[in-house]
Amino acid sequence: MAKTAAPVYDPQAIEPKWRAAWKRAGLFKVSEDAGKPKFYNLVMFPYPSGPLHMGHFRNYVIGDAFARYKLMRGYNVLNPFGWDAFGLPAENAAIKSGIPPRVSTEENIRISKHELDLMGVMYAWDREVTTCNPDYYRWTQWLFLKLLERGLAYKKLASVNWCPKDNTVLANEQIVNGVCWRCGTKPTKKDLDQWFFKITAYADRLLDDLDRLDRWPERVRVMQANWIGRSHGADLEFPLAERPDRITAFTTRPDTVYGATFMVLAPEHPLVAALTTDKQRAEVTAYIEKTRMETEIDRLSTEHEKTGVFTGGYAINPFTNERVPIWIADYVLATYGSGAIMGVPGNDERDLEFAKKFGLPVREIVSTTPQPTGAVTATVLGLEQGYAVNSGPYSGLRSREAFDRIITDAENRRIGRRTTTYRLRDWLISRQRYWGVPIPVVYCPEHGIVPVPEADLPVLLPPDVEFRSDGQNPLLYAKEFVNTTCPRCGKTARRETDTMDTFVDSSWYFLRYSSAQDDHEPFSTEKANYWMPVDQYTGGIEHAILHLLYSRFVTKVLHDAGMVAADEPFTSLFTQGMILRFGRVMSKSAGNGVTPDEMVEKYGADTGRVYELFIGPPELDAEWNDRGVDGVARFLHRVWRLVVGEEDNGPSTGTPVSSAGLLRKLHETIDKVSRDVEAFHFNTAMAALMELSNAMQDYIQAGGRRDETWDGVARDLARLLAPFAPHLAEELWQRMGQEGLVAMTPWPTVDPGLLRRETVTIVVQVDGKLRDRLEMASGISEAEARDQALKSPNVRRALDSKEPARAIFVPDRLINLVSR
RNA sequence: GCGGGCGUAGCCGAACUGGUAUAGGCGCAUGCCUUAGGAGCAUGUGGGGCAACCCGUGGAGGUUCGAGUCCUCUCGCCCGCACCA
Repeated sequence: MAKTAAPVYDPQAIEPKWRAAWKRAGLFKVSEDAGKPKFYNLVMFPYPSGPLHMGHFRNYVIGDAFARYKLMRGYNVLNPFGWDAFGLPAENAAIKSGIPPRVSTEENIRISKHELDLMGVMYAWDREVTTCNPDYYRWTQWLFLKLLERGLAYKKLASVNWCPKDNTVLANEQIVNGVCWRCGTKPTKKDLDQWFFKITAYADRLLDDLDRLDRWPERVRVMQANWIGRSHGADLEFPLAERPDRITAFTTRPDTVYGATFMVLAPEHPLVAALTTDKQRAEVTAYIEKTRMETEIDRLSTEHEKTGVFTGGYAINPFTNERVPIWIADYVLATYGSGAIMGVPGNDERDLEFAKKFGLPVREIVSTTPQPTGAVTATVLGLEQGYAVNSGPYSGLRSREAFDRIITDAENRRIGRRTTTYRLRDWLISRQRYWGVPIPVVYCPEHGIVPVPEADLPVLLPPDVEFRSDGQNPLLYAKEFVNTTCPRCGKTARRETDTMDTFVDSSWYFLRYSSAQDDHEPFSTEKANYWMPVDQYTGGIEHAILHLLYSRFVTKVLHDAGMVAADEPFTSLFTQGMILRFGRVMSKSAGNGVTPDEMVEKYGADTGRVYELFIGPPELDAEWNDRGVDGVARFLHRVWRLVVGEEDNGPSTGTPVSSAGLLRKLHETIDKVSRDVEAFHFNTAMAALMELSNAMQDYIQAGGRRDETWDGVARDLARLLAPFAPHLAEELWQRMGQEGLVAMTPWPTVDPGLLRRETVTIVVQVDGKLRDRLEMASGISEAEARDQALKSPNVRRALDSKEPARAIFVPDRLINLVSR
């Protein structure tokens, strides 16, 4: 049989053409349009670190596919991109190579942009945002001034985490597993005068509003809730036995105060020096010295055995009036609560361990019954579990009741109050580095800290600075930069040389996209209110706390300032898993990356895209498999041959498919793919498309012709493929003689009438066990189904001539005959 | 330790509210076509059994006509937090 010389699928030949066509058509060029539902689709913008690999692309492919899908569904889709372009790697590279950060950053952006384009990932590039450009960071400085104005930015001397490798301080959130999130170095402590954002002022709202984020992954919400770590309890005051001072101890269990047989202060507590007796002084001083040398990790390790020293001082337990010894120990943190605790070994594991080690008295003050059991167990009883015992007038009360009454009594006696504490600390934003946003303040000998007036922004980062190999901030030596005048009095003043944490840059970029080219304001409230909140945000789980918490905070601040109506930035969050290869995360340093250039050269961009969607559930890590890529390439080649290929595909051996059956398969596929994409189940959506193409192949091979039905199915297949394999879809669309871009045609709709079947397979069970499958008319009644089922030899054998006592009937699915 | 999640073919993984377990892909086997093929196409592919059937979703119980799905216990793995009073 003569075969038509049909063209072969040649991705490299067709792909560039369609990218140019999308650009000409302005695929994602949008403006505010009240006539259409808006959809703000966002992927986390990257730090431009150079060439991308297919591991990075999982995020972009998902985002691009989703944006294209929403576009076809008729939404006004905002789909922007940008660069989180300030940061240490560029500066460290400058120290090594002498290439200025701006130069290497711009080069990296150029490369990354080319690769995104190569993969057919399209954005509203007219809204591109680059955080290291003055037209962006000017507004980051504006944001700083806004926080300053609202009393949410302040400077204080603090013992901060210092990364000796990166030569800068770290926020609490930026210490991951006890080491620097960036370089893995153990941080040390330093006392420095630093800028903070008062995120703790928003702790309650950041915690409570998590409940509204019902389209966020549960684990991210849990992580944020734990991070904020709100505890309800009381501050109780313990007067010192020998001095007029008092020690405030925060406790979540004021109901156990009758068991407070000692007190423990953090070694850094201000009263330690005063209450240490001469006899104990040497020992106490030595202990303080020792803890000072310890790193945070050593100190916080659970394995760490309890240590501590008696100060020689005593306090009075205000409820028992007993003298209780005051110790210092490193398990009490100066930075949490009041830096002092009441030691209740009777209902606290840590205190019990401490008491055992140092022979301090242990008293039973919580029991499972209203009466003491006479024994102290290591089990801690929760507030809702026990009764207060051996607790004076409170004995016999439920713990919760005792909790409330003791607080009330403490308040009346003015020795305590109900309090809430948080694990969350204020956000330390100062960085002693060059490649970041200069903090826009000036130090005047007369006026102290003076903010740079808004009109004078941006405070420009000087381009020509000397990068020193000792890692010192080059701004310290940039005389032109440092030496300035006071905006208030005009006298000689010194400019702040710290720059901002790059997480400040990324805490508001999603607002800037709404007004990326605006040079009068950071963003237009009107435009931001049209687009915000982000409807779908997609990115890596590594930002579960840092970036997402900061962004929520900044959004709430700007909401309070009346600048944006949204008070949560991201309605729906999706965190995709990482791509592994040879068992390790794909990365430049591991040398296991597959580059987009390799992919495009060998298979074409569409194969790479579909493979990344098909590789597995997008929220889970997935192992890259070169054979799997081959399988996807086969699928796309098959689609090509079906639509563009020769009439005759071989002998009629396939499973027969009727044209009604083919149409039904099409509509089942439309239904499945639509629902899967909405739910981010891209892997099963790809599987459904493969099934459709398999059915189409069966149809042709069983003698089906390329008739009108076929053409309709092929057209819809092109539309269904358009978000995922966009180049191939366009080429097929054009070759089928269709006008315009398939990317801009409507998504196919399901015709429920075509989903209906004439007959259905009814599963016949006897006593719950599968005995037969019978084709029956759809919508068959229970009685008829039962009659037919009873005719089945398999069923009769299983029933063993018994009459079924009853039947369970699930229409169009199953009949279960129960013989008992 | 606390919190979140997960255990399904040789491998990656499907299975909406309990209702045909294993869709789709990889791999493998056989065949077709090829000078050739890490190409293409077709068929098959959980285990046992000649068969009727039996067994099978980490393990053990339970609820139910019916459990991968719900409940209890248990084992293993991953992630987060980790002396936060």
